[in-house]
Amino acid sequence: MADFFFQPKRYLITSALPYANGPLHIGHLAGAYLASDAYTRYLRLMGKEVVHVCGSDEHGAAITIRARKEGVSPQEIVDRYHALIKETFERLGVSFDIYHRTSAPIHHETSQEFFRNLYQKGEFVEQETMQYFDEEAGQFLADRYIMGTCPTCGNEEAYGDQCEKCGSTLSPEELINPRSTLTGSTPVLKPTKHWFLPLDKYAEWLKHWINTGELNGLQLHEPADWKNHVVGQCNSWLDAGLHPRSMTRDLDWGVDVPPEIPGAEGKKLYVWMDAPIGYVSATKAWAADHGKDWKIYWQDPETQLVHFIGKDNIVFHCLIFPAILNAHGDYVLPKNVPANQFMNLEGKKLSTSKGWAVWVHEYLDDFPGREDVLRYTIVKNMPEQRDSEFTWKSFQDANNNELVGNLANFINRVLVLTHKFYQGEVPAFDPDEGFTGAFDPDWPSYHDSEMLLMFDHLQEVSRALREFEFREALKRIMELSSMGNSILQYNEPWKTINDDPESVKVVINFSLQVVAALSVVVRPFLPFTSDKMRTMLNMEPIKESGELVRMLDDLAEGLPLLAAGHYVEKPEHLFTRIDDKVIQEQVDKLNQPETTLTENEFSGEPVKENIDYDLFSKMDIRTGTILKAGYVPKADKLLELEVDLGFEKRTIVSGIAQHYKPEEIVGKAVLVLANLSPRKLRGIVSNGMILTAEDAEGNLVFVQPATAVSPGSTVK
RNA sequence: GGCGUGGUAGCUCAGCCGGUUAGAGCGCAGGAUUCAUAAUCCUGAGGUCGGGAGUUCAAGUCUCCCCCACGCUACCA
Repeated sequence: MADFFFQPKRYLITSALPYANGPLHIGHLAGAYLASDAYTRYLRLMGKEVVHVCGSDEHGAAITIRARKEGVSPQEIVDRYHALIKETFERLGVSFDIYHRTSAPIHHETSQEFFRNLYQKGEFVEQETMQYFDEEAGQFLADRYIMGTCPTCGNEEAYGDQCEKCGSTLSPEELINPRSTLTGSTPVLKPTKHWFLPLDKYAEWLKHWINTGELNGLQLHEPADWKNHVVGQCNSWLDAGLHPRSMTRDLDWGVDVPPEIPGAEGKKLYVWMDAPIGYVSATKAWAADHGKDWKIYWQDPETQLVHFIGKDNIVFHCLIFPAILNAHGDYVLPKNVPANQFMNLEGKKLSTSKGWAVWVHEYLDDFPGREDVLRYTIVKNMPEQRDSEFTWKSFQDANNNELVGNLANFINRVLVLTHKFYQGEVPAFDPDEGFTGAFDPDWPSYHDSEMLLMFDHLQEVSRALREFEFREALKRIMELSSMGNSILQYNEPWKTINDDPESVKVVINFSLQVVAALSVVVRPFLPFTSDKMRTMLNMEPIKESGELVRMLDDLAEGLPLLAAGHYVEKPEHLFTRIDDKVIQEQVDKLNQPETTLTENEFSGEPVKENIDYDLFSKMDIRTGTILKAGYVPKADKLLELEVDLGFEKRTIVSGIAQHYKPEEIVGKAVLVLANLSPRKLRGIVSNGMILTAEDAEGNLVFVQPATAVSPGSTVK
């Protein structure tokens, strides 16, 4: 491990690009950004050369669909959220060297260069298919942008991928009288080409590289250093067999396929091709601003590349992006991808669409000056190996018991005593004077031996940070503070100051050394606190340029961190208690999600186009009673039902298995779309459809008649 | 359903290649203390290590089966 760490000449750290269609919530911080920030700050404190890049991911279908819904341009959407996200990171003290965006011209150029390179090398597999083209709009139409008459049921509003009425899965060419939803014109079939990355061809070296760290005979990383769930997830994909994946889409928002390539017209890069390349373009933009050569960060084997991501991105960062980088040929591969798992909130999954989240920008508004409290709580509960949980109660406890009671209190005690006894000057002491140390209170200790023990402890903090064990590092930092409290307690300088003033000098001097060490080592996690501590200690602010490695060197040589006679300021409270009322307000706020949303956030599903009564009258909806219910084998979401419609009994397969148990729905009244064309689901012919409504939590519930009606009654 | 990861004290988690009476923090109980933001320090209670079977002189740690959570994936008209 150590070998791999100390060899590289420089580090390139990337954090997952946030998707610019919503604000940041605490899950994002827990998944990637506080880990990457802590790691980057740590590397800087160790005097390493490091660049940390991030930026907004501004392409992809979700953004166009949202823009369409709100009636604004995609650019407006991404501008809004890019600005909000960037500002939120700054306010929280996440220290990217650059926060870029994928709509920037340099990103489009960079992505195109990648595509062009792979194209010219013949890496892509080209596949031509016939697709509908809107001549008025001048573009190929995604399946969803085509409507027409369903060949199965005659529904005139069927989409190119499926008919919402009868449920048939369609391809656009099957539609009768197809029309473009963009212009209403009749589209024509034209040949279109897409370029596939043949992942199947790369599977062998990817598997070898992931599991051994070797590529082309070179040892690139140590697989044992990768997290289990990361390697496991990769092998899961590899064992299932990789398939060629299209790197292009027929869309109107995104990076153009390089125009000189035949058939490029109207084609955009697949968002998962362009997004990781965003790391490269961000690095270029940073290098241009700082007079550096971006290439050494991506193309020199002595650069160590680390991707910080959440577990949902593992396959892209460990398989697809490395495949792209390797196919290009000039690029280094990631040394590690320390993906975190997910953080839940008060027992439930975070969800942007359900509004179940703590929005970071709102936190910063509600808790001014408490940036580090959120940082602390999230790192303390970081989902490093498994999913974890954020609760407001644990947030309050961490603040009141650990930050106030342990850390802030220790520092305050030491500085207060220094002023009380020595007018704020670090006391000189007799090195032969003993006192009670924290590590073994039964034996007298000495200043130099306690300093060495502290040195060992700090090295453990350093090791933990180096190995991405952020919770462990934070815990050990707090232990240091706790040991400081113990020493004060054991020696009781406020008592002994009169009859044994010499021992008090040692105790206070050592305690001040601990505070000085804390001001450095706390930095990766609590940067704002670090600044405040340095001010109180009357020390140079931390610039994150080798302070930690120098401090460790000094300690190894037996040098003090604060010289005798150095004046320290009078203390101020680093953290203050948070009362129940404030916490209760946040809990209440969670339970009224509408107040936490920005105005355009959730318009819900928009009302569909008007239809005639005629069309409605074609639907035959009947009341029914469920007679039998059972699970469908090999399907998690399906229940097979037998429903009494009065005139007959039907078999209906319904996707409600995660909302209802078979035994609890027998005998229930339901509404059934009775003339929906039969369709096979998992080998069972489903003859109709059960009508359900979705509640605020996303659960499906039956729609029923208000009072009992005999089965088979029509619904109008 | 397939694959992956995890399931250890009330809560959050450590426990590496199997080896003495299974650990920490928080919470709880009792005690000490007052320099400090009713903060601190000490002591204690509390666990059949998801369940079952097996390998072994010895298993939380290895093997098999099952259960649960989460992720990816299939199925959701």
